[in-house]
Amino acid sequence: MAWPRQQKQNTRRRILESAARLFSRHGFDNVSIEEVMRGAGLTHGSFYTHFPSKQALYAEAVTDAARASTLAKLLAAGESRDLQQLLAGYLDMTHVRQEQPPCPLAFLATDVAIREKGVRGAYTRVFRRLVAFLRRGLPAGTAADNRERAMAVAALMIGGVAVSRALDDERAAEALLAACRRIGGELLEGAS
Amino acid sequence: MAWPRQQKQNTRRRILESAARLFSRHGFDNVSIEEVMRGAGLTHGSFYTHFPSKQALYAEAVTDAARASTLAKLLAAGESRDLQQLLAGYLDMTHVRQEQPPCPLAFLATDVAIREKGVRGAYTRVFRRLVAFLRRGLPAGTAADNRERAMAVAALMIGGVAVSRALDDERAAEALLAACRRIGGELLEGAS
DNA sequence: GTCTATACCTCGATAGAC
DNA sequence: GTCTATCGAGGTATAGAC
Repeated sequence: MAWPRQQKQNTRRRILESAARLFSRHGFDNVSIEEVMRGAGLTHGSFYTHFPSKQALYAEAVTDAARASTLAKLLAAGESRDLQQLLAGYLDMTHVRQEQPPCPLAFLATDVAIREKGVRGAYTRVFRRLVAFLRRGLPAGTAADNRERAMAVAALMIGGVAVSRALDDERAAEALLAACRRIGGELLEGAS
Repeated sequence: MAWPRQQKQNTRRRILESAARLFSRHGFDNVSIEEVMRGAGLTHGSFYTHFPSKQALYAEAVTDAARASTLAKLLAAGESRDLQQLLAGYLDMTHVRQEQPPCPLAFLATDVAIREKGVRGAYTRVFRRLVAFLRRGLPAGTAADNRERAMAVAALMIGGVAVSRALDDERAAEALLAACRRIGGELLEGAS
């Protein structure tokens, strides 16, 4: 079997992992291709044999970051059961501090908004997946109501983490997360 | 009375307005000092007589953008009355499309998160003002509950606009805003 | 205070050896 | 495929004339 192919795919994966981590932490513009490649154990020269441009890498990295995030693992494992636990894990300081693999929806929201279509398309697909997952876990209700509820909880989760990260006061950041956990929890229980 | 002083203050204000608009639209890194100064009707050379660095300008521009936003005008005028109207004006496509002066909390959330302390401090102060305003307009309840409710609604507003801006599907963006308006409205009415 | 001009640097992207 | 080397563009910040 031809393993060079395997090798290249492997390298590609390492580049994507490095990019997802660095972009989430520092933003797209503050990470150079050289830094991404160094994170993957390579030099910058060979980047363009894997991706046509830095923006193209970004689009794939958003998707990849979503796949690597803790949220995604819960999404894959859990049967939409115990959304409360999902909420608690997401709206947590270990997430804000990037001590667990970060969710690109929260870490790159305003960064993605100013990019070209490809990047925003990737972001949109990830967002839809989250909403669909939340929706499946909601107690019975009208389709329209559950759809709105799922979207609002998604916005609350993303907004909570994104804002928490921007605050320069740790106490306030924790208080915000706690508030979103509680109110979000209520919304998931369906007290309409 | 010495009016050169006045003149300089006026120029300073124009620079801040230009910066707030451009940073909100394109992000801090994608706006050059030359562009900011051109927006204020000047050339880039005189920038450093007004601000010590680009980052220092950013910190003040965040505060200034908050002051200029439509939200701020409602905050100043309204006596925390009719939060529903505030919500509807904020979670609106004219805001997302920047057809009204944008709120930096939503437009710059992840952009601010990666900057130095001064910028994040300015962001934090603006956020606290929004939360305090929401809190005053809430129906009677325990202090702790109203505090959490106000913070969650703030996160929902900011998250709703920020994510809506990142989506590449206009229909989905509008649906998200509508969902946040409805659920946010419920939270403000205090159905605990 | 504002202008033009420029020093100095970083970065995205490409070329060519191995 | 990966490396080193480099081109060219664009940016922050400073210098000096007016």
